[in-house]
Amino acid sequence: MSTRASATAPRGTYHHGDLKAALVAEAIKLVRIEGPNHLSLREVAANCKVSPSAAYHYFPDKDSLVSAIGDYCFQELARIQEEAISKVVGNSAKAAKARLRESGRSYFQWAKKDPNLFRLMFGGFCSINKTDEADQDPAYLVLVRVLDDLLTHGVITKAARQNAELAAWPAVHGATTLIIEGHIPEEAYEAVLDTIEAALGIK
Amino acid sequence: MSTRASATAPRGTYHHGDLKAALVAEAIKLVRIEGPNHLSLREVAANCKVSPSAAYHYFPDKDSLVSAIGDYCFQELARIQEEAISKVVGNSAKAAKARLRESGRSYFQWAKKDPNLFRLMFGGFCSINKTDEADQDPAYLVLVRVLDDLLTHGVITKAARQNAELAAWPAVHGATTLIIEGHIPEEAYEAVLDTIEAALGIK
DNA sequence: TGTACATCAGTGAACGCGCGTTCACTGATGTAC
DNA sequence: TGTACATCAGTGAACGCGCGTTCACTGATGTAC
Repeated sequence: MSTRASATAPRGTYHHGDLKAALVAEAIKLVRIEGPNHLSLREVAANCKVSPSAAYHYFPDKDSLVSAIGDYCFQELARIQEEAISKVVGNSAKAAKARLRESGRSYFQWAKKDPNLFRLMFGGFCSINKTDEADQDPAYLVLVRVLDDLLTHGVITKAARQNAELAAWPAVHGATTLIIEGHIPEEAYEAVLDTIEAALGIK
Repeated sequence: MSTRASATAPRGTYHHGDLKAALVAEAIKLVRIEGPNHLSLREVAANCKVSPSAAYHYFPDKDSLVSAIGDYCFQELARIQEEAISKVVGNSAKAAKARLRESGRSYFQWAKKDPNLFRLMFGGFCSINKTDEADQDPAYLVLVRVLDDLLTHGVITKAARQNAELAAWPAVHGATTLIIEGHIPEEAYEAVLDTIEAALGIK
């Protein structure tokens, strides 16, 4: 019996293996449940069966752990969207249009599934990496590709392609936020996607 | 000299006068500066030259103080929008169109001026009053009026009026959030307003 | 194959702090007579 | 006009808590010879 006998499920080994990843995973789990405020480094460490100070081998402070959560979430959102889009196969105009729709739906579904992670991402909790122009939000790059695809298939005009990101992302993001925070009903989401298509001149 | 000599600017009277309003005002000031997290009831009370427990004569707990801030902000946003819209006078189609634009601009300007209040309003900090269908977000009612006005002047069709709120609010809200959180540049805002007009079929 | 040693991951106790909330209280106010 | 008293706004001390962070440390690991 170790000195940490109070731990409900002792780790077994002295070294953890991949504590950094475990800390991030636990932190995500806690944010998901309790919200971006109420995240406690001590609680994260405790859930990893590790002393609070152990975290400081991997993160200089709590904020950088939060940023790590944010980074992970942005990647995960992009992954989810990729997955949703890739399910719509086909090289047709119709398929391209469906992929736009699915990219919007998957954005909302991600947020609906884990509103607290969504709040962390966009609620001013983590400062985004402005390191490089190329170092873009990966979910944004997914959108760019979907829109390029629409142009390629002649679903939208060159002129509409111009500011297409600005027709899609804000509307999708805003509708998602407003629904999640209870300002508009979930049923309204498809209608918002309609307005995006209208803005892009898709009939 | 009172027993609260440590207070930098003693209140003078034992009774405050309108402590409830003062608490809300101080709380807003603190949120504005330090963000919706980091709001402390004790600090609010201290800034009002009052003991922490005094606040409990007006608010059952901290959360209800936060909700009071939220209520105030929603009203204030509506007031700001009213003001901006009323500056565009005239009973013409052109004026009606300009009022739509101004309602969008003033929404963003409000958020830009006080991003932390905006975050409090829409970041899941205060639960909104779902007491009644009629008890709507006042800023939303401003939008409804502006859109009705567009229909009256024949700027948009009856069909476009149908889901016009869903074409405007999510886009405006999303663009505002994304700019404030650093995901898209401020310069893009006018282009977003363009896409709303496009969605509504305004040329 | 066995040993000495450098490396470094994790410990645990302590720091100082500010928090929300409670409680029995007291000072000021205003009203009834 | 003056006094007794009910009302209630604000006090201040205390509660128990969990937090982020620091520090000198020790246990485990793996590598060089």
